[in-house]
Amino acid sequence: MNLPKSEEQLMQYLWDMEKAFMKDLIDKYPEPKPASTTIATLLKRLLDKKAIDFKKYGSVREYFPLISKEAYFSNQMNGVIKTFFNDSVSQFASFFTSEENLSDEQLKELQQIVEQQINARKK
Amino acid sequence: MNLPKSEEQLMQYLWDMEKAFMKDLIDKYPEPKPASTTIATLLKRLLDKKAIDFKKYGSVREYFPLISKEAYFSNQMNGVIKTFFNDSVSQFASFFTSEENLSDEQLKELQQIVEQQINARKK
DNA sequence: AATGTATTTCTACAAATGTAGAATAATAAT
DNA sequence: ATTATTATTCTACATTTGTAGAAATACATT
Repeated sequence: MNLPKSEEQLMQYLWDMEKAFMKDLIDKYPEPKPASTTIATLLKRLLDKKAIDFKKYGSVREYFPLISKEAYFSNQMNGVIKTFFNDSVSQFASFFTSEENLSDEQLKELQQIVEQQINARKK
Repeated sequence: MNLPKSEEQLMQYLWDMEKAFMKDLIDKYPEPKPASTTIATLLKRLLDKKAIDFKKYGSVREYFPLISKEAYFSNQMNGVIKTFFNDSVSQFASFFTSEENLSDEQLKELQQIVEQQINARKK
């Protein structure tokens, strides 16, 4: 699943909120907000693509994601890594840490994160 | 600079080769190759966008990237991180290490990479 | 009941993208 | 020279994407 920017943006809001009525989504958009029909169109398209679904409360729809942010994101990353890094995660990691302008603190954080991961698996 | 998939793919080949004649690019594409005019169109569009340029050898053009893979990629990643991780690199790193199905070896590699980075900076 | 507000579906349309044929120019091979 | 091959430009066209107005519904309020 590869969504266009505008739909991805909407999904992002939905992932953050877990579920939402259109109203909530409109609220999320920063000024200048797109026309409500624009958002409606995006919702429609996402429904068609089965990226989201809704539950009806009376006649009101509460939308929710059908694909998880995790799955979607992971998929995106794999694409990037495949395209840019010859399918090598470590090549990516190397590039990332050296080029992405991480601050010293961020690097340290990353170090801890990695360590935690390693420990978490050892058990 | 945000290129559509097809152009990104072409750039990818060009980055790998550093510079290339159309012929070389066509070679790079896996079967079934797109029509040569399709590739020509992409080259044209990339020229228009000033993503690439060429040097003429007689009447033959040798194309080369004007934007580096590093810059382009870094830009992409920042977008992803902004959209998906609230602009937090460490949030991204955390997610990445835990969700991206890294093997134990890859995690260890990553650990080393991070360490190297940290040491490299301590200078 | 009448009106304002929110939601949804339809329709529309420009711009971007993916893909490639036709025509042409240039080069290489016979 | 003639022909086959390669590269380039133009033109074309179906899809996809970004955006939103018009119309129809449903619901909330006065």
